[in-house]
Amino acid sequence: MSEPRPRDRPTKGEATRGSIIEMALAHALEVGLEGVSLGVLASSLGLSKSGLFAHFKSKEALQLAVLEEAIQRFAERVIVPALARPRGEPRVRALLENKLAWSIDNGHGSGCFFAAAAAEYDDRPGAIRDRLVESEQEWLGTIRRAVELAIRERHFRPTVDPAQFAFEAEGVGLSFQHASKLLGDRGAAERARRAAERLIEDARLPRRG
Amino acid sequence: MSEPRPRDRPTKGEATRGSIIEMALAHALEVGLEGVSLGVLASSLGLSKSGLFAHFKSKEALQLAVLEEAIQRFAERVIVPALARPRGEPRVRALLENKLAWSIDNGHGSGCFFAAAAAEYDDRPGAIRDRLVESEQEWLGTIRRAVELAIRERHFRPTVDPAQFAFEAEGVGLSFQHASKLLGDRGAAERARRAAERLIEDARLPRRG
Amino acid sequence: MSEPRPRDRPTKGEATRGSIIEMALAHALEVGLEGVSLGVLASSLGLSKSGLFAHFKSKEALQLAVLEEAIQRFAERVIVPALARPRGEPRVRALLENKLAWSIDNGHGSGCFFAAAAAEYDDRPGAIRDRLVESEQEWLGTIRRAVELAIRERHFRPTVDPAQFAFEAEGVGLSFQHASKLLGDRGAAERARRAAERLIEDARLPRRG
Amino acid sequence: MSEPRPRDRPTKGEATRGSIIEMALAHALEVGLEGVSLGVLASSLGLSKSGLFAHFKSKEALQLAVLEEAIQRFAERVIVPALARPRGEPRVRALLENKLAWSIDNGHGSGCFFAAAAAEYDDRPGAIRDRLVESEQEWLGTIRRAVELAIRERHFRPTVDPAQFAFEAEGVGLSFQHASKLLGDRGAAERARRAAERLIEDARLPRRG
DNA sequence: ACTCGCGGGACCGCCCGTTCAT
DNA sequence: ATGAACGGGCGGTCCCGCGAGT
Repeated sequence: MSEPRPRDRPTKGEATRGSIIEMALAHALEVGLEGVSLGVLASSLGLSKSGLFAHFKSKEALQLAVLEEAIQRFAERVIVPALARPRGEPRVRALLENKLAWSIDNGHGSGCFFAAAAAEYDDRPGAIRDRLVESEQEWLGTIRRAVELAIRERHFRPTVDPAQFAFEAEGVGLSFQHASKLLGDRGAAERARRAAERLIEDARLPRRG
Repeated sequence: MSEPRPRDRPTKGEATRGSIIEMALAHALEVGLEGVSLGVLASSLGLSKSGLFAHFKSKEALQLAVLEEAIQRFAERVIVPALARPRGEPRVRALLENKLAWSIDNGHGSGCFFAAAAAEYDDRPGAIRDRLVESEQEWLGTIRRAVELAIRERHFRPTVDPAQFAFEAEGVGLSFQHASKLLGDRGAAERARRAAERLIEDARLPRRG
Repeated sequence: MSEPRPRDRPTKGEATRGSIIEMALAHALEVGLEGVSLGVLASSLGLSKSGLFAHFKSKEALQLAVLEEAIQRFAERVIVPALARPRGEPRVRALLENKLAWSIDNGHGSGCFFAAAAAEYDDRPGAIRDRLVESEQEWLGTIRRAVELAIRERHFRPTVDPAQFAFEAEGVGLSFQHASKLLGDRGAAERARRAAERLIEDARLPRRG
Repeated sequence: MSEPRPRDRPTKGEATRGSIIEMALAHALEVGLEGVSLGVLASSLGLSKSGLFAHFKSKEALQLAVLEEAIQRFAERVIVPALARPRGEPRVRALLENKLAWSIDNGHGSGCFFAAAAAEYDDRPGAIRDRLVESEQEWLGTIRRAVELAIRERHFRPTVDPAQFAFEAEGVGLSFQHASKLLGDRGAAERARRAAERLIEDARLPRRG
């Protein structure tokens, strides 16, 4: 009687699971990953609390799934397009620009999911924090590698410290979040761009003379 | 028989209130200002919940008192000593150094209270956020004014944008918090110092004959 | 193995909800509708507070449900049987008698739920009071209409004021409650009957040739 | 140094006590005698909760004092002036009129303190209820005696039942409270007057033939 | 296999009446 | 008459799990 499920089409359960995660991500962007309430989440999805809960064995598992989803999207929107750029300064620049664009528009408003999560979990041990740390270090590694390539390509000075570069690049993003979300500074994006520019400019190998 | 209370020594109530705020501040550094629970706080002070509550008419009032205390301490430990330094580059440098020292040691561990609070309240309107914004803007203003003086003293180039300087200085602090608390990077302080150094160096007027 | 639920038999949840309302009504008759405590109510039903609470989104909603239940029962026990009586004096008399019977036996003791609620909410604005006023006015309207019919049927004098009649009829009920519940007067019901009798007698059109 | 207190002038403590009772009575008229909160009461008097509490050994004692004060005022405003009227119908009429006036204006708004308290305590055993019952019965006795005198004075028919008369008189007052406070009926006072008139008229000995 | 109805237990911020030393 | 503290209770929300229904 029942239609056989075509290959690669998600089952109903998987689809529901996906929409739960999507909605949870949206909630997390407003109230934090820890602030997501199963009850509120369920009712905003039109299903019962226990029905929602059954998809995840615990709240933490849901949070981890949300985090995974965010990591996935970050890779798609920020990293992959940048890796398509030519190695060296253009790729570094693309990483910073894409990251800023990600911070400006997270799909449900403004603000970077990871910046918020980092502050939330920096003193809260557990699986979520562990995964978050892992993904952050992966991101920093991506920047470092791009900077190393830029040095090798003779776009950046050989004295540039890739890890220091990554540290300061993170600072730009975090300060953007701070200025734009907390202080409501409309010019924050422009400031972030100028800060990124200074970062790159300082690292550049002077072309001649 | 009973000792008269010496002038200027806090009454018992004031002392209790002070110790509540102190403890609340310690809790807030671990679980966030919103995460402070009156019950937990009370029992960690050996008080009854209602006994504690009586000192503040609401949880929000307690949170505001904690915030006020942190603002006060920040002024004492960061701003006042810096203003004692000669105007110009030394004062700017002192502001950044003191701020970093404050972030490294908050009295109960590591991490800057305001950086954590900023992330917590950047999407949570109310009196606490308002006060936080106010104090943040005051701090940014302090940096800006110090930079302006450094320009006037001919320590910094006249083309330096004080607001941009403050934006990037905030980034350094936030990235330090990120690297040190979340990622456990032991070299974060050194990175922050180098970032601050680059910030100042780029602003310096090259000394020429 | 498991019995399928017969049509039109309440589900378990509906049954629980019903028993909560019933118990709440019983409590309200003793301590007032506002005096009903969710905790006490839950434990007297062998439920957890949250289990009980889940059936109603707020205490006020529970109170409204209780009020609605009382209104329903009043209609069934007082109004419907009276409307089955022939119009005119018999119907008026039935209304007063049924109301008195309702006041004497409310299902959990003596006393009229509405008389108690009226006193409780006459200075407490809100949805409950609004609904209570609405139901009271409906009841007064029922009396007025029955009196008007009695006039039209030439059972009552045409000079009788239906609203005044209703006002005094209410007084009889309230005084019964007063005498019987507060003062413990065992003869209160008899006094109420005589008062109602005088009310009707005074309204009667003297039968003359 | 200290002025000797003149005889018969209340001490400061007694004056405070009096003002507490007065304020408590005002509160009770709005939220019920049980609804009076020591904290709210204290702050609306500008003194500390414990300072207030010290005047009464318990909340119940305060409530009893408030009740006593109301009884006292009722005697002064309702009973005493009526007893000054000539015995018979005039005195009965004065009793009903004064009681209605008392119900219309209780000094802080509209509504009869005793009617409200009666509903509040009709299912709440204790000293307050006992005193309330006592005072209510005294009041009913006052009406009964006035009616008996009216019979003896040949103003009322000898077949009039004084207790029944009192019962119905109470009903008039209670219905007034009901209509005026709960239903907001502006014509309630007039209805009450007409009801009282009918009560007296029905009891009157026809003057002649 | 999935979803729901129903319920539990812990905890939340808040407010109550009360006590005691000062 | 006060300030400080207490114990208990309030309505409300949280995450979670059992048993049954489709």
